[in-house]
Amino acid sequence: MAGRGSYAKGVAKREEILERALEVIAREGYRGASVKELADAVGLSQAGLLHYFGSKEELFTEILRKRDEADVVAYGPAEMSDLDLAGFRKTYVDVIRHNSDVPGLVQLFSRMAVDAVDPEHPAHRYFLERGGMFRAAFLEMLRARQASGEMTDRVDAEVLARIFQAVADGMQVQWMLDPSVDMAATVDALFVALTPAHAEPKEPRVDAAS
Amino acid sequence: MAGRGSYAKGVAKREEILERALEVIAREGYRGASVKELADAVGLSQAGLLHYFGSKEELFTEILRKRDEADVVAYGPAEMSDLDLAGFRKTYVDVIRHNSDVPGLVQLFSRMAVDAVDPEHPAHRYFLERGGMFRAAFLEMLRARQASGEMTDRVDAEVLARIFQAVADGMQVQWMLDPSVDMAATVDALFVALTPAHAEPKEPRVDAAS
DNA sequence: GTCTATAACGTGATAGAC
DNA sequence: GTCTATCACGTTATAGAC
Repeated sequence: MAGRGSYAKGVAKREEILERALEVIAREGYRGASVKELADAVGLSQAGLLHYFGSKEELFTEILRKRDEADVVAYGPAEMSDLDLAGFRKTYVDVIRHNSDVPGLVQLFSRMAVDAVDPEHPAHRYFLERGGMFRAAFLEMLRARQASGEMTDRVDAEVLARIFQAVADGMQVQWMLDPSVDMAATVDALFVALTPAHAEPKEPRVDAAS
Repeated sequence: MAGRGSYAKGVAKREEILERALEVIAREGYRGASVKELADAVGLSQAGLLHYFGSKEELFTEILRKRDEADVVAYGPAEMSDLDLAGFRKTYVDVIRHNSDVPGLVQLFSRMAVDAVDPEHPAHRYFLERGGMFRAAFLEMLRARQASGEMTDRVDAEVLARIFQAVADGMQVQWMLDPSVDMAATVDALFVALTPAHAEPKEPRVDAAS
C-alpha cells in the first residue's frame, strides 16, 4: 500500500486537506470560491495548496469526489443495495434532506455540473461516471419494483432513473434560489406519484410542501 | 408610445442588440462568454455594448428575457392557455425539443440559474418570476387534469408543477453533459408516467430513449 | 451614441528560496 | 513540502475624445 514514505504522507495530507475543505465549504458556503480563499481556510498558502492538486479545477473535482465518499460512509451502501422500495426511498430522501444542511456543497456541485459540460473540463468524467452510477443504483431497484407492481411500468426504468436524477438536480437549483422549498419532500413525492394507484392503498396523499 | 426621438431609438437599438446576441449565442455557443466576445459578435466595442446595459450581468439577464419573449412568439401563448392535456403536452415538448437546436442558450440559462442563486445577482428576480410563471401555467393545467382523471392526484398539483420544472432543468444538464440524451422524450415520458393506469389505456408504453 | 484607451482588480500559475 | 514573491493575463468598468 505504501510506496516511499513521503508518498504515503503526501496522500494523507491530501486527504486531510480535502476533509478540511469539505467542512469549510459546507459551513461557510461556496461563493465562486477562489483557490486563495480555500487555501486560507485550510491553512495553507495558495501555492502550497496547488502543490497537491495540479490546478483549481482538479482541486474542486477532488472535493466533490471526497464528498461522495463521505456520503457513502454516512448513509452506507444501503442506497446501493437496498431493493426494498421503502428502505431505498427513505435512505435516498435522507441524503437529500442532509443536503439542506450543507448549502455550500450543493452550490459547488451545481456550479461544477454546469462547468463540466465542457468535455475538456477535469470534472467532465466525474459527472459522467457519477450520473451512470446514480442511475445504475436506481435501475436495479426500479426494475424490481416494476415487477412487483409498486412502481409504474408505463415508462421504461432507464427513463425513470433519468427522471429521478433530473428531479434531484433540478430541485437543488429551486431550493438554492428559494430556500423555503422542501427538496426532500418533493423528491419523496415523486416516489408517491409514480406508485400505481392499486399499490399500497394506505399511502397518504402528498400535499403542497413549500 | 414614443417619448423623445433618441429615447425610442435607444430602445430599438437595445432590442436589435439583444436579437443579434440571441442568434450568436444560439449558433456559436456560450462558453463563459465575456462582454468583449459578445460585443465583437454584435459589432460593437465592449464599452459601446455596456452603454446600453449597465453591467455584464444585467446584459445577460436581458438576453434571457428576450429569449423567453421569442419563445412565446414562436410557440404562442398556447402553452399558457391550452388546458387540453395532449395539446399542452405537445406544445411544451416542442419547446424542449427546440432547445436541442440552441445549445448555447441552454448553457447560458443553466449557468445563469446557478449564479442567480445569490439574492444580489441581477437575474435573481428573473429566475424567481420565471419559475413562478412556469409553475402557474402548469398548475392550471394539472388541476384540470387531476379533476378529469388524466393525471395522478396522489400528489398535490403544486408539488407536481415543481417536479415538472425540476425535470426540465435537470434534463438540460444531463443533455449538455451527454448530447445523446433525448431531453424531449424524457420530459414527454414524465407525462405518461404520471397518467393513472386507468386513463387513456391506448397510451403506448415508453421505452428507453437515450 | 460610440469609440479608444486605460484604470483597477482578481485570477491561476510558477519560480525559486528555504 | 511549503513558503514568498511575482508574473502574465483577462476581466469589467469608466474616463474622455469625437
